Amino acid sequence: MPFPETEIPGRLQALLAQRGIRMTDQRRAILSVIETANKHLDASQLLRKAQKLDPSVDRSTVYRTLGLLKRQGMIDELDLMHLNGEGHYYERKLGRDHIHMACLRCGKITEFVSERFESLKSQMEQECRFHILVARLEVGGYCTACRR
Amino acid sequence: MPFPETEIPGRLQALLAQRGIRMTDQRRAILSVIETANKHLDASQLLRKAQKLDPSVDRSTVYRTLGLLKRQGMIDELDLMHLNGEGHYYERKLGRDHIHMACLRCGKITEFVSERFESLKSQMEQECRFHILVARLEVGGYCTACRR
DNA sequence: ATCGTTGTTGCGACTGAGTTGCAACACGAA
DNA sequence: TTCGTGTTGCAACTCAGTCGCAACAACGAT
Repeated sequence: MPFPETEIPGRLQALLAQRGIRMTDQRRAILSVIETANKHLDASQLLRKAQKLDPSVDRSTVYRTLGLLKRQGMIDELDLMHLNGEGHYYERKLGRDHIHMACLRCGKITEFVSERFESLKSQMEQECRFHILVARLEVGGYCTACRR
Repeated sequence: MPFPETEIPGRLQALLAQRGIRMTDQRRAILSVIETANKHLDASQLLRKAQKLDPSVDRSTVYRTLGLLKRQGMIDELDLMHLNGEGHYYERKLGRDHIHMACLRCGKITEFVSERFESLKSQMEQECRFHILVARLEVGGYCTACRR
């Protein structure tokens, strides 16, 4: 189960409107790519796909929009254990946090949801009196198929 | 729960020797900086400190040595929520994994060790039949002093 | 429908992290 | 001391991400 909740198309756009954030053709293209993506995309993949919807989209607009969505807490930024270079990957933030497990041999990414993760986060909030806004747990190792 | 697990100076060097890895003055300088660091260092801070011990140390040697130590599982690479740019931070891997909590307002980094984290990792290994080599949990939010 | 304010964009130049090819060098086993 | 092989400094490079700026466009007010 890659994504725990089904995305309603146009949801990001509605959320931004609701917060009084201006909408443009370029943003619409980028949001639509993020909402319909079936895998984790990096900034350059996002740019290429968005340009198919609106050729005027520029690289800097992609970065600026990603920054906006991060600040709004609407997307999560991932490293995926730097399996392919130093860049970041992005995904729509939906429902509860999930863990990313990256196979260091075949590169497969597995997502995992656990009650224990939620429990760990509560413990941190209580014992450290820390207010959590983002929690990113990434794991590297060998998947079932790749371990010897 | 907590483990002092104090570092023995020269331990990294001994471990590398034990694995038949060649030692050089530059590596000695870099290892010594890592072992005596009292906070998380990034590559350029590491370079500056290493050059005080051996002025011949070059930037690329720092990166190559960090790569070596990562492959040997002797250090962990951290993002610390990208509080200061896109670079990475490094720390000696000791005892059990710990969580890094970064305050998005004051930048303070808090480390946290939890049995629940260990339990979560076991669950992933069992339920996903995944062999974990590295687990990185980073959290961003507001610390006690900064939350309103 | 038009206007004006103000936020957004494309462009191009820039920064900063990390990598690489190569010739010189030095570790450490024999 | 010798020698093979791994390591280094250097310089040039790649790649992700940022920024200043002038032109532009969203959208509420008129």
